[in-house]
Amino acid sequence: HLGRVDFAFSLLGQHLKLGIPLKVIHFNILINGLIQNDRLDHAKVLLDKIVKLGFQPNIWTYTSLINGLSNADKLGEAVALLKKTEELGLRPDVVTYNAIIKGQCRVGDFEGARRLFREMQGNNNCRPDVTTYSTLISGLCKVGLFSHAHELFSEMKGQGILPDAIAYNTLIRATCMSGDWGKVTDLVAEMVESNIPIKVDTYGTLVDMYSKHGMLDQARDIIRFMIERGVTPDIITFTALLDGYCSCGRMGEASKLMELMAEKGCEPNVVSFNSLIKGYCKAQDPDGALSVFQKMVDEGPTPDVITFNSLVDGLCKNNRFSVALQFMNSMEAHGLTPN
RNA sequence: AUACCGUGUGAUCUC
Repeated sequence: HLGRVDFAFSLLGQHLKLGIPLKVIHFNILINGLIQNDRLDHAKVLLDKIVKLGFQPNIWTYTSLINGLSNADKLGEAVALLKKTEELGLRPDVVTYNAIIKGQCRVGDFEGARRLFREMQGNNNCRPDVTTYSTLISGLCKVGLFSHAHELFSEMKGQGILPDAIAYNTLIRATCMSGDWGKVTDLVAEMVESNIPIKVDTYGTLVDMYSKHGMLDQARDIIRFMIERGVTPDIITFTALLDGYCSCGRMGEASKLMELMAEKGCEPNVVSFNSLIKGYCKAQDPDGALSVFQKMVDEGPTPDVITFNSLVDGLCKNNRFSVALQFMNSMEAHGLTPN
């Protein structure tokens, strides 16, 4: 998780040298670490090696790999590996299927997702669970199929599966995107009735959705409300509102919010600063955007590709083409490549 | 017996 996979490998080597017995879960952790660090090919090689060493990979091992393939949009390979686990006599479980379904939804393969979903329904070993439904609902929401999302949510409840906070958050987002604010209120009430505590991620969803609809007073009120209720807004929640102000070029309110964040001990991150750059450009104050950039270089957070994209885009929209080009050309000096 | 490894939700660019 710290990106120190090589160190993890050397620890494993020391265990081997000392004759400490290793189990498959130790390899599972390594394989998963490689995948989290975008080294899918190394993970595949490691799997082959551990088989040759005489270890028996279990379904967790394969599910890690399948998840990595799925996240890399290699869904054909992921499904092939799923079939292979069955041939090996392993039982893919609900986690295995959910990992693939998420990828299929992301690339828009709802046919494939539906096929696996049906397969799960016919298999006692891996019935769809609340995660399966949330994955599908989120996928449908991302392509704007809100009514399908609602239907699936009802279907889930009909199956006797109790929605958890994440399932509600997912559906709340879908409901906000269709602009049905009354229904949003109902869903939050339903969470309360079901004894599901409303936490920072639910509030954050509401703040973001109100902000994206230009309902900035409502978004601000949600933040006030959560503070009253003793829930501390996090950087994601604050930045959602900040971006609302920036998207409208309301930089006075954006600055006030930055002050409130400082007061609450919430450090703005690169996302917050990128949003400010966009905002100053939107407010036709490219010099303001340049000062934000300069502050990032001097004091952090370190600019990323999106910082430059926002700045270049914003400068162009203010007819500052040659400065925009200079910034684009300076990316390499900051260790970045234009995308 | 318990605990440790794999899946789902919220923020920034490309109008």
